[in-house]
Amino acid sequence: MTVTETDAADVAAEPDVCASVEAPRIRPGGQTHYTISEVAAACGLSAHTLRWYERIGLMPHVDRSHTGQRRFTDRDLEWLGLVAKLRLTGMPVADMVRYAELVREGEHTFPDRHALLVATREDVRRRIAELRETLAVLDYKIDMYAALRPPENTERTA
Amino acid sequence: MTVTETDAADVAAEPDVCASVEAPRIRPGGQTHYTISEVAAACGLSAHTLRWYERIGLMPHVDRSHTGQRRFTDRDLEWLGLVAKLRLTGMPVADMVRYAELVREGEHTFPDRHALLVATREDVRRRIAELRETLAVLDYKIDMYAALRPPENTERTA
DNA sequence: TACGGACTTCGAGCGCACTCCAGGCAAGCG
DNA sequence: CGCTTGCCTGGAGTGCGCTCGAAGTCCGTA
Repeated sequence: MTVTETDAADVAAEPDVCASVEAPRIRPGGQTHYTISEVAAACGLSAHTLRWYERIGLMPHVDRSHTGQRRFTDRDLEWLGLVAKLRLTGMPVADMVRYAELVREGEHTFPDRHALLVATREDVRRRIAELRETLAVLDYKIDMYAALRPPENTERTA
Repeated sequence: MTVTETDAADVAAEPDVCASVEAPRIRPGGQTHYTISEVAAACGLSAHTLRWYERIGLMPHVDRSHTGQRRFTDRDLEWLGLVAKLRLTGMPVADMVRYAELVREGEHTFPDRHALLVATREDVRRRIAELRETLAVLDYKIDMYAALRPPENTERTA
């Protein structure tokens, strides 16, 4: 139980899982801090959005150079990878901020985080099921239109 | 080729496919027109939203009672079923309006409609793939949190 | 005939997730 | 030294998809 809050954050950021998801380590040469524009290019978000994410508490605290410029770490990139994934599931930004708060609060929020992730997973599963239904409808309609217009297909296949 | 524009719209609305998707025929007694609040209750949209859909051209023209009140048909319900499905794939309303316009323009837009549906299907497939990736990440993280907190699981399973 | 409730139109307002702008600072270069 | 480039901040603006309100009409029941 010598785990500090920082360690807890480490665990939550999960270097390994995110490493397999979003490529960190933009600079292979041991350099592990990046400017905002490098990060923007790497993760597909605008610099504006990255600053905004920090302002609303979605970034777990980015450190600065001696002149006040943001210096993102590999861990930040990993976190952004997770955020990007969750975003495109339709998860509201407010919910992700909530998760980020739990991470900042430390190790005692593990159960809450676990519960939040489980709920999110259920959401994702539901969405996948919905999309599959929609896919079935689209397939049906596409077949119908194809069947209605065979003249275009009259170029014989051999 | 005696198909009129109305017939083309029929084809586009596809009674059969939508019948299998969204239950039409709220009133089984041969009555096939519904007030706005009946439709709202049936499809989960608000009456406001239904009027707004009509205003922006997303509804294929709803007919009215002698006093000017909307009278939705089973075909309208079927169309709304499709719209609902497409909406929750993230398809922008503007794109669905485009599709509705193609339907109104008649039979000669069959190829365009076909193409639009095919493109949409690709979109849906991509989204499903994304969601599956996200699911994998969530599974991984959930397992991690579960492994980190075995004390809670110590209630032996037998 | 009076009343409550559901409907009509048009237009304004809202919440979300960015997106952009103005004004300013710091570093690098010819 | 001046110029350019990249970053900083705070706050205003944008686009989308609804959502609501006001003011009026119509319908059914007592």
